[in-house]
Amino acid sequence: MKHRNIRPRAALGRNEWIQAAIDNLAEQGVNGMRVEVLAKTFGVTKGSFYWHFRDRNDLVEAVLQVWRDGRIQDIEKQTVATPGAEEQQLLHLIDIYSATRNRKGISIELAVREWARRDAQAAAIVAEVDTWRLEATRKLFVALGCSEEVAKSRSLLLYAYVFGQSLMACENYDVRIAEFKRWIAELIVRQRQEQPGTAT
Amino acid sequence: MKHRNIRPRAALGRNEWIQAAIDNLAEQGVNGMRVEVLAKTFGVTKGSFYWHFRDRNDLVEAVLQVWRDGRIQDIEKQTVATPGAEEQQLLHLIDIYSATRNRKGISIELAVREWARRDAQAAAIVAEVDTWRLEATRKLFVALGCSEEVAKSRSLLLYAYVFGQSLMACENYDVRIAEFKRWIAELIVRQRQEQPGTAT
DNA sequence: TGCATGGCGTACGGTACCGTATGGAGTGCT
DNA sequence: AGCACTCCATACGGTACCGTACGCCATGCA
Repeated sequence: MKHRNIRPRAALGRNEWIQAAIDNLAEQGVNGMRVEVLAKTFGVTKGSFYWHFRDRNDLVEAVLQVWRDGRIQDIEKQTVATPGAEEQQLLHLIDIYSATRNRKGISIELAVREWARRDAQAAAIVAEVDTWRLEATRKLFVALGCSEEVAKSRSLLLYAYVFGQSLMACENYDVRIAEFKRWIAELIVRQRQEQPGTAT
Repeated sequence: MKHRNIRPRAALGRNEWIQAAIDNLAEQGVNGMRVEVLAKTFGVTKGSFYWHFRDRNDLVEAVLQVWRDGRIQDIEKQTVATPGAEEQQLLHLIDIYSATRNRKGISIELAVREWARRDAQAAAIVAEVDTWRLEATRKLFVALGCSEEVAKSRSLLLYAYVFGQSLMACENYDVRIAEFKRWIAELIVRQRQEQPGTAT
């Protein structure tokens, strides 16, 4: 188990460490991003880590940047306005964030948010991403004819719902759960004319 | 700092340790429930802890039981059916779980759920509590005239929304945020006649 | 062939935590 | 006074982790 490792010394740079950190973040939470733990997944020691990173916080910052950039790219891809298809886009968006699919993405999302509750760095990044997301769906709702207020409200509801849904263990609630979720998605997306302030 | 402590040896039993553990859980997450950390908050050493608890898991189990029992009691208090006032009860329920009030309760809620994603013990308790919650609101929706399916769907939406909302940093999204949240609450609670399956 | 540098291992000191063993001070009971 | 019991302190060994110091070896380049 000395030198001449199984791994052919293949390209171990910052990016590989960052990706492994994100994976461990998803699986084990914030304290899965431990230096020696990550090193073990590569079969190296932390001597390598401290070659590529100044310290642990250096990695942590890189992870947040990479996550943010990836999120923003995804948001743009998923919400480009296709006139006439906005409703389908919104429904598709809800489906993407659905707990039953995209498990890893959801895991990362929750882990980052959990992290953000006690770390200002992470909180700032999450706020940034949330702003992009809400803004993107707001535009779609407006394209569907919603007022600004309704569009913002529905955007909030949409994201709060998808994130909250992934927090709940509702698989055993009812066998028709998939049907219910479709109905909920319709409720969130479908257009109505009420405006904030008219209801008391 | 030896004996003759400032604390007059006042009643330090299991309950005090459990309560402190819940407080730390809310503030610092799962790994705030450390034996030596908790001991420091009481100004004692862990010698005391291991007098009252077999080991750390003994505390952990107690915390989960206490949390579950408290939740179930709250659910029953908050959802006793008052014929004619179901809508107000549901709106009030959403308000209770709103992020702007009840910060500590929300913190505990999120910390336990975060914990449950990687711990089977916690997951079982959360599932139990979720079942109680969903069942309680389902009854209220049914009392409002909803079908079983709609009642279950709206219950899911309600809780997913309130939990998800507390995950998001949307205070700076719009100054009218409180107004938006009221509108969302109305949308979730107000009755309509669609049923799952009728929308495609 | 020499040697500079990249990439990593080894070893160390330090912190934070779990759990155990043991002792000691106080209190009540007899 | 003697004893048992409660509650806590002290001290220890063990693990996991951070960060640093330093050394080894392979490769590329002169």
